[in-house]
Amino acid sequence: MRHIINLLQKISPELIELIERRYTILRHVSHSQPIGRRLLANSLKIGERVIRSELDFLKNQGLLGGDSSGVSLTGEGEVLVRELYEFVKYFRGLHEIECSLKESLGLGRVIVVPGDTDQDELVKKEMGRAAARYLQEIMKEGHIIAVTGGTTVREVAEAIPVFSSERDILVVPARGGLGEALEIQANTIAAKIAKNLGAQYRLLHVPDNIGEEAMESLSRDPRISEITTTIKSANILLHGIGNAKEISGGRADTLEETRRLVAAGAVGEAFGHYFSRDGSIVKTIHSLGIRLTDLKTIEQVIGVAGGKKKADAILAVVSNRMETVLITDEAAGRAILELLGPLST
Amino acid sequence: MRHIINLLQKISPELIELIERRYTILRHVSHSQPIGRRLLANSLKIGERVIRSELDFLKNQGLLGGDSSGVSLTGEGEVLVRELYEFVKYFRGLHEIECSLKESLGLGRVIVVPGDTDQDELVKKEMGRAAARYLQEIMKEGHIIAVTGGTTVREVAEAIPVFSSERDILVVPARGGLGEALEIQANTIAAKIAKNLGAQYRLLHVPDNIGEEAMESLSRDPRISEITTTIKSANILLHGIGNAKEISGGRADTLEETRRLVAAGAVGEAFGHYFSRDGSIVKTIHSLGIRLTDLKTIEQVIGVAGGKKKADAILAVVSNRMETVLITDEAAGRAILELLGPLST
DNA sequence: TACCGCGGGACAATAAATGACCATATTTTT
DNA sequence: AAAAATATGGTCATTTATTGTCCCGCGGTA
Repeated sequence: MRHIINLLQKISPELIELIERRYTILRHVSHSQPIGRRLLANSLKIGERVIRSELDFLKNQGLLGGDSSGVSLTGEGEVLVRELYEFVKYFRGLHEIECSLKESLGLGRVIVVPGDTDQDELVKKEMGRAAARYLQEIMKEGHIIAVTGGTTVREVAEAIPVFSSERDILVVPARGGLGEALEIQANTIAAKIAKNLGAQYRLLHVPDNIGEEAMESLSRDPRISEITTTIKSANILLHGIGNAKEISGGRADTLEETRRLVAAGAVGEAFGHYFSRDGSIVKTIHSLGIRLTDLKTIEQVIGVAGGKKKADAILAVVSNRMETVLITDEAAGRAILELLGPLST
Repeated sequence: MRHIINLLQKISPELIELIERRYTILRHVSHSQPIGRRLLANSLKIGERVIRSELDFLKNQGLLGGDSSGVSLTGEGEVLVRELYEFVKYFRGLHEIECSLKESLGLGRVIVVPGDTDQDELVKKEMGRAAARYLQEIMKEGHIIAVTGGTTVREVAEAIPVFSSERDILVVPARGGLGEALEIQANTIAAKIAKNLGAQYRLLHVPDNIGEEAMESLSRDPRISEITTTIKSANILLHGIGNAKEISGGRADTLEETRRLVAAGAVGEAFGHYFSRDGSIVKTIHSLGIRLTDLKTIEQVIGVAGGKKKADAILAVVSNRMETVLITDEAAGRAILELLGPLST
């Protein structure tokens, strides 16, 4: 594979630009279909006329079908996008990034999608797809899946194709936490995932950052203790990774709290734990659900996060090496390697 | 492989044209180096200016190097041409042709080079290369290689790279025959091959089409009988295939003879035997050396011939299924399949 | 209804590819 | 040693392809 690509690159470098351009278009269409050429041109920052010619071409090739509301992928186009993805991975050197990251972070697997989440929101969707695909790959009947909140994990939830019949799978939130907006709460996302998956779900209605005594009394509640036990016995943990600087929840008190944490060296956050750059824990938010020590018993820990800004956060969280899988984007991947560079060279 | 090509063809069909064009240029250069752009443009029938841009490009890519006497392949270019060859095979469907031919003719292997020997003399050189490469692949120490005459086999001889040290290999002419021009006589070619190979050679100075009694007496000569015995114990036979209509040797009597043979149904000739379309023998030229019945004991019989005109001749000769390998060109390959078509469908 | 985004047509401006020379150096042939 | 053939590089008008822009009418949706 690598070999063939090098060959092509040598004999006709202009080709790879062309393929990449067309791939970008196809991919964008696949995310926003149906869509028109103007909107496409704007978000891709390519001349409208260029898009137009390409669209005509892709239609001729039978990859795109157009109706009055815009162009969409045909079945053939859908297949092609998926297949082309592997190809583009090589062009962009994503494959190399994946390997380097896997190697230097000691992970079981790393998936890197092209682009930068900070610059193009579609990249987040792409990560979501990759994570969803991976999740479905490893998922088995009887599994319990614990998920956290966050916009990235939400994309994962939305990327899971609807499964019509039922499955013996249980989706639960990884931790309590009701502070955030409803749409990105762990509970909401767990329900969403369960719904698409055709699985069951249980929710945990517990606020985070509660006091020691409150936690104690809550955990004595039989219904709550039952669900927390279930959570702790999860087979798969799917979690996002937050940048410590940007976690505030909007409230003034947590903003102040965040500042203190950052001053204490926190750079990354995941499932209620703040990590410093070297991977050690700066603070654990008081709540119920999964704690760092529980990770050992979980078969698959999947971390999903992207964007250059989150590079150090990802590095901090993943340095604990409890993750088996990291799904990120090109920008973050490169940034992490750069952070790692001076050490590993 | 097939899969990747389809992918590329779908996403950017213009690519294959481009690659093919560049490949053609590289290949031509590799045959005629050093060569200038004008000559190149003429023989390739491409605009001079176009050649020029492509040449500039290929130089930039480090595939071509130019001095004042013209452009030549660099080491990298040479490697690339070879690798690209496999690629182009797929583009042109040569791979399919090879498989179909192999299947319908029941051969051990078929190698098809792109182009038409009748239209572009370089194609013959290309066949020569392919045959030379194959020959070197299967050749072992201690082998005896028997070769026939003809322009095509001469190209094979010339395509064999010079081997500096010596090898325990013996090259002999497959049959007697001094009628033809010196350069394409079996003896000359055997010597040439041996020289390039770093092998020994023995010659057989016997005219063809001799009378029964003359043959008898010649074969009683100890020196001649020794070499004929050697020839009959050859491990590899490399032979050309002639079109019955075009074999005349220039002399009036053989011309007349040829006419008679064609009238009798002969379409193809190989190592002194005339074959009719269904593969049966019309006539065997009286001479010493390999006869059809000897082929059974020869491990590898390699037939080399190309050009649309020879399609029926090749089919006739190869129909005996004594060949293990056929090396031909695209035009002949397609023509043969067409001849075969009505039968095999 | 008014609006937004859709495809498609049209066209000028711009960029790229091509064809057709010439000048001159070098190699090869005579 | 001269002559012929071939080589590269430069130039430039011409043709062809690409691109930017604007306009039009259509069909959903707010």
